[in-house]
Amino acid sequence: MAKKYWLVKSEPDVFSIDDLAKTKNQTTYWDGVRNYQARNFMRDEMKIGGKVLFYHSNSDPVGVVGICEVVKEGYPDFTAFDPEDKHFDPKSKKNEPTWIMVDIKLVEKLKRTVTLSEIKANPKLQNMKLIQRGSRLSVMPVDKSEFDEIVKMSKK
DNA sequence: GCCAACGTTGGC
DNA sequence: GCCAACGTTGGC
Repeated sequence: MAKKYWLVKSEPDVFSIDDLAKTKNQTTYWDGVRNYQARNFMRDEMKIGGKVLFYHSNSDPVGVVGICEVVKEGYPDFTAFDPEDKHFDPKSKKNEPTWIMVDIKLVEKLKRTVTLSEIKANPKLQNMKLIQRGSRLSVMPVDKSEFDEIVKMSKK
């Protein structure tokens, strides 16, 4: 069954929520994911209309900064075919692409960042993959209750 | 910049 | 198939 709520990580030095806001149609392709688990989520389960928490990693502060929506379902990540691209992967063939991406569109920037430390401190959010030991997934499913809780926290 | 945790690679 | 070495992620 397709899941409806997600969290994606981005390093704001590379691509931030403000960069997304400035992008045409506030829509971007989510390229460069080179992890099979994350790839499988995008390929199999991220459906149009799915809601996505946009998370800033390697930043100050670290945390959830916005809400997006899936507007295009899994298709080949063409950056894997380009030898000049940072995410080039010679193993990925055009007729049999290894890597997949989706398009996401900005819905809203949160009024404030919901920080990682707040998430860790919230008893309702203890099951999030995000805070599980050593979790390095850059695309992960989130429960509706967790999604709603984070949005609620951003309004306080 | 450090380093723990993780995924991938490659020798055997 | 095992596992050491290596590269990457990402919080601090």
